[in-house]
Order: sequence, then C-alpha cells, then structure tokens
Amino acid sequence: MGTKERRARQKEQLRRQILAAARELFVKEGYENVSMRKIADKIEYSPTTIYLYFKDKADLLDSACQETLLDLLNTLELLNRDKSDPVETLRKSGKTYVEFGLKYPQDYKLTFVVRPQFQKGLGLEKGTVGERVFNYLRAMVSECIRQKAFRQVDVDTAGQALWSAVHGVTLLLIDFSDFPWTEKDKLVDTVIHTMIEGLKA
Amino acid sequence: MGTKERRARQKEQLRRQILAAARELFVKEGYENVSMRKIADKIEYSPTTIYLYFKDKADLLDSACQETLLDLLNTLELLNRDKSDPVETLRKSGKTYVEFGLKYPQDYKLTFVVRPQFQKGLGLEKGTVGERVFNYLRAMVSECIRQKAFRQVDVDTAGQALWSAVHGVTLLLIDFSDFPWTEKDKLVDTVIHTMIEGLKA
DNA sequence: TGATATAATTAACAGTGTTAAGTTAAATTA
DNA sequence: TAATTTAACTTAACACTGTTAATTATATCA
Repeated sequence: MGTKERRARQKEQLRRQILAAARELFVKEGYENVSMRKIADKIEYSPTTIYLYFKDKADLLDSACQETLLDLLNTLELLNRDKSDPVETLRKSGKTYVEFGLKYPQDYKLTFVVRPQFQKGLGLEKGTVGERVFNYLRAMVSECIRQKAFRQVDVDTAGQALWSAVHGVTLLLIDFSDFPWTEKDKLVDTVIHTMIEGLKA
Repeated sequence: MGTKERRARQKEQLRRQILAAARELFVKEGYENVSMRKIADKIEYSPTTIYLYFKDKADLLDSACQETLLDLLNTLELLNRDKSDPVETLRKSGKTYVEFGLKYPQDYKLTFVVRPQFQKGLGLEKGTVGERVFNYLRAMVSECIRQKAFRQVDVDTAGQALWSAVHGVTLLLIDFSDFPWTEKDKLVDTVIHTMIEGLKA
C-alpha cells in the first residue's frame, strides 16, 4: 500500500521541479523580471499551482537561496579540518568565500543582496543555514584569538568586520566586472591579508 | 520679454518637485514599493505628467541618486582640506562614506549594486561622479604612502581594498538591518580601523 | 461502480509601468 | 481683440504583475 508514499514522492518531485525552474529563471533574468506566469510556463503548469507548493514568490526565492547557502557551507567546512593554523584557515576560507561568489555571481547576489531586500528578517536567524555560515566564521576567529594569533578583540565584531570585507570585494568584482581592477586575485588577497594583519596588530 | 524664461523656470521647478517627492517616497518606502501613481498623488498631478519630465521610473531614481552622490562627494571633499594627517582623514572619509550609504540606502544600492547590473559599464567611467569619488579615495591613500604612514603598497590595490571594506559593511548593514550586529558604530569603526592598521604593518 | 479526497485550473481582483490620443490653458500672431 | 498655434496636462487604455476564491478534473478507496 505504497500509494501514499508514491504520491508524496511525486509531490516532492514537482516541488523540486518548480524550484529548479524558478532558480534558473531568477539567475538568468533577475528576480524582478521573473513572473509567476513565466515559471508556470516553463514547467507547463498553471501559475496558481505554484501556490500549492510555495507560499508566495518570496518563498520561492528564499528556498533557492537556502540551497545556495548550503553549497557554500559545505565548501567552507571542507577547509576547517585542520585546526593547527587557524589564521591560514581563515585566509583560505575568505578566499574560498569570495571565489564561491565569483563562481556563482547571480546566486550570490540573490542570497546576499536580493533576498534580504524582499524578505526582511530572514536568512540569519537561529537555525538557518545563514546562521551556520556565520557561526563557522566566528569559531575560526575565536580560535585565532585563543591561540594569541589575533589581539584581544571582540569575536563578534571581528567576525562581522571580516565578513564585511569579503562581502564587499565579492560584490564589487561581480557588479563592476569591467572596472579596471588592479588584478582580481591580487585585490582579493590584499583585502583578506590586510584585514588579518589589522587584527594581529 | 522674459515669458519664455519664466516658463522654463516653472518647468524646472516642477521637475524638482517631482524629484523631491520621488526621493522622499523612495527613501521612506523603498524603490519597488513606490508607484508612479503614488508619486503623482503626492504632487497632485496625473501620473503621466511625470513622463514629460523623466524618461521612466528608473530615470527618476537615477536622477535622485546622482544628486545624493554629489552630496557625498561634497561632504567628502570638505574633510580633505587638511592634509597634515592623511590617515585620520582617510578614517573620517570611510566613516562618512558608510554613514552616507546608511542615510540613503536606496540611492546607495541603486548606484553601486542595481545600476551596474543592468547597465554594465556605467557608474565609474570617466567623468561620472562615481569616478570622482574613487579618485578622491586614491589620492588619500597616495598621500598616506607618501608620508610613510602606510607601507609601500600599490596605491590602486590599497584603494580598491579599502573601498571593498567600506562597501561591504555598508551593504551588510543596509541589507541585514535586523541582524544582531555587535553595534553599528563599533562595527563600522572596526572595519575601517582594521584595514588602516593592516596597511600600516 | 459511486463516493471522497486531492490536485490543478479558470476567472477575477487590484495593482503596476507606460503609451497614444484627447483636452484645456496659455502665448503668439493678425 | 479674435484666431491660431503651442505647450501642459489628463483620460483611457494596454499588457503586464502577484495572488485569491471558486471550480473542474483526476486519482484513490469502499
């Protein structure tokens, strides 16, 4: 009597199908320029069907961003195995963070720029993936201080400052891709290196 | 026979009135949540009248943003009078930059996030206000190096790195306004201070 | 088969930016 | 002053938007 399970599976499959179509369109055309009707066209369902699987358009965006964040978190956590040199791990993490953003620029902007604009209050509260990413960063900073590699600074403040810097350089490189930057890698390395040196002093 | 001049003056006055109303609404309610009809209501004209003075809604926001960018530039250049302590001037400029972004978040995001996405190549090219802001930053960094307050770093790279940092913290504070930041001023000061210290070392 | 629950659709609402056509008021000319 | 031209503004409409309520189709169970 697995009919119930089968139906649940089919429901789940359609949900993923909708989400995949939405993400693809969001990334390609931008959140504002994608209508529910366009998504519906793509999956060959009526627009209102989407509402049986997602609360509204923002919820759709939210779900797509959650996926992106999980990807980022997995990528980052692969680096954190070795705790012997926390400063070097922090540097590598920063580099990885930026490169993730540059590899999936549209996804990055959706998650860290577009979503907070449309879904105030979501993304970093307790239990979310965003919070886990931030906790990961804070743990690293904490380890740097514990090992006296950094001076005695407030962990939260330092973590948020570091995040600001990598977030900033990521967005500038994405948004002003044709600006005559000194050189992409040099700029990214300088941002990370300068922040780390500043926390040592 | 100054009737032509008077009419031109009246036209200019209405243009400013529209722009003022639009800016006020954009800042208060957010660009997406302001309709042409709302702006028209505010100035007690029909919605279509706006199109006699501005190409479209984006042009309206664009004009508003240009104004505020000029404001920023003026504010910044007032700080640059005293060249005796370039590091302190740089710190103050960074602070002013961030506070400007937080005061006009919609304008800031349009200029530095939204516009480059839809109009590649605009915003920082020759002659724009954006370029002048960036040149201002580079001149300060140059002065810091010349006076041996900073170590011998590439001026462009250092300037762009500094910009990244202030840009990042500005956007994070705008976009995640309800995130439990350690404390707004402390965070901003830490970002700027850390970058400056990192450039000294 | 017929009843029931679930899935998907149609029609509609109130809103959006924007355009073309029409109207009113003012300035210019005869 | 009266007719005509010109500028300023409005009305009506189009093709969209996100979203809801009511309705139809479909699949499962007795």
